[in-house]
Amino acid sequence: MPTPCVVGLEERSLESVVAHQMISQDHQAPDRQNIELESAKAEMGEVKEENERLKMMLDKIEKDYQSLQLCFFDIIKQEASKRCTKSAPSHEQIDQESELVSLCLGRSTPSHELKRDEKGCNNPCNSKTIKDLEWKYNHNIGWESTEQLASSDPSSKEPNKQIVEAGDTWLPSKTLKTMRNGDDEISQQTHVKRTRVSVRARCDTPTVNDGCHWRKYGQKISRGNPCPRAYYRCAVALECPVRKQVQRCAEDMSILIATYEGTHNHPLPMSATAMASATSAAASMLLSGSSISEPGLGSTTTTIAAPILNAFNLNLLDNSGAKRFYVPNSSLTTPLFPTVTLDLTAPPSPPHTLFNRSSSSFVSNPRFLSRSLSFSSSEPTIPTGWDSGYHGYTAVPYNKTHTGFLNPGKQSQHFYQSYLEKNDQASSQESITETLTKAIASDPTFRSAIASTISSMVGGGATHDNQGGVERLCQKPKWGEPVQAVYPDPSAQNGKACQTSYFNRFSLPLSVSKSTSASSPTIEDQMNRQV
DNA sequence: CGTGTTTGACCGGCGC
DNA sequence: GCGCCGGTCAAACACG
Repeated sequence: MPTPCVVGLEERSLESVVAHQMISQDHQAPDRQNIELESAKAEMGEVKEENERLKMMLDKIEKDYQSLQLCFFDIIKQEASKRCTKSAPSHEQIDQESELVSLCLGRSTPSHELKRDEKGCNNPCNSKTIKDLEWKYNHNIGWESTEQLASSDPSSKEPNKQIVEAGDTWLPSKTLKTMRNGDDEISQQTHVKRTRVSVRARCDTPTVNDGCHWRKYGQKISRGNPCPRAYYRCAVALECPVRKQVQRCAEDMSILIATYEGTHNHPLPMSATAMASATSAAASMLLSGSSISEPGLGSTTTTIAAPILNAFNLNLLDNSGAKRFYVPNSSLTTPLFPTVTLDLTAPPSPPHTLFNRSSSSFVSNPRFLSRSLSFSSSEPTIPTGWDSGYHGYTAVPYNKTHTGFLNPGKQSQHFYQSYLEKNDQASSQESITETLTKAIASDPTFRSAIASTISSMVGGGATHDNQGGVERLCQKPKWGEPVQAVYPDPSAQNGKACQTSYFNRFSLPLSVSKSTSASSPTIEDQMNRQV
């Protein structure tokens, strides 16, 4: 990994030294100049040392990332081994497990493929499966809600039909109808298993900029909500099946509810991967709920350690904390679709709450689990220094001695410092690490969520800078071209779109367009208030 | 002129 | 069977 910032630092320092010398030459005696030269040389030496340190840190970070990745694959292998040892699992078991495995670190891995992998070989721990997983992990840039995974019987004699119905392609209902003949069971399962991920964000703008490119295809005024619901489909790829519904919350007009459904069948813009990962993880948690729900506590509880969520700034709603009103009559909570809600509007949970429970109060229908994750927007637990890639790691020590160059801004510095302070005050790093370790070891869903998050951070951080991002924001993707750029949601009227604070949390290579930052003061205000 | 949005019509599911 | 409702389609329209 190149270290442009380090090189830049050196150049900048040299420039300043030379400039300083030129000024000095005009007014000062040769002795003085020699002294200046000496000090300049000394300074250069320091800078070089600093550069070396920075390079070493970068190397270390790289190695850490690689070892994390290796650990992740080890865990996957272990999971596969466990499955091997189970004798003659039922279809249900296979379905549930595939839901867990398919956490979909990203881009569409058609369910049937995974299931074929799993069933096709009696020995799922064979190298092909692992390699597939690794390949998918390495190439993933998207999300896959797991709705498809359990939908079809892999033993079906009509694989093509399966692909159509359980896979990525969203077919018009008419088409589906014609294809359903004689196979109602499968389609019904598909329908029932379709998972929706709903994201609530406080936002003044007409839509949420999640980094993806959407085309509006309809609008309806739904019952129980005076605000119209807008229907979008993914416009990044022609046949992408993903749909999005956007509607304001009836009870609080400042809250925008975006509901995602389906699976992207194409690479996603970098800026969309975080939301993809989050929704994927959320959907996975939802669907893997059978393994973690607690009986006797109402219909659903979630047992995911809050510190883990906090580490990624995913806070489960505490019962006493966040507001919960979930558009009761809305189809966003339709009984047919299990829905998981990511709440970006809620206040943060208490830092010491290890196991927050999401109450079942918002569960619209007991037939399905619904979970609410609060991507709390008011308390950063990850320094925004990550925004600019790796140098977030070095921002603090560097900024103490040098100002401005690598410093991404006072705001970030404040974030980082407050982050450190909070860590000091709230809980020891050790306990967090412990909890992290336990949760990672015990919850495969979380492993995947973490891995996907890391992949989106690392994958994005190195390739974007703020300026370049802004420039790319103005470019329009062309059909058929691979989408790599960050661009705002063009479907937003007047280019206004709400870049949710969630993205800042995840330190995406986030480039907020001018229109965004100018037109959506809400998020900016929130950020400022956090400082 | 190409692209995206708007909006009324249409369709299917569901409850009564 | 009927009506309601959510979701989708597609022609018309707007905009750059």
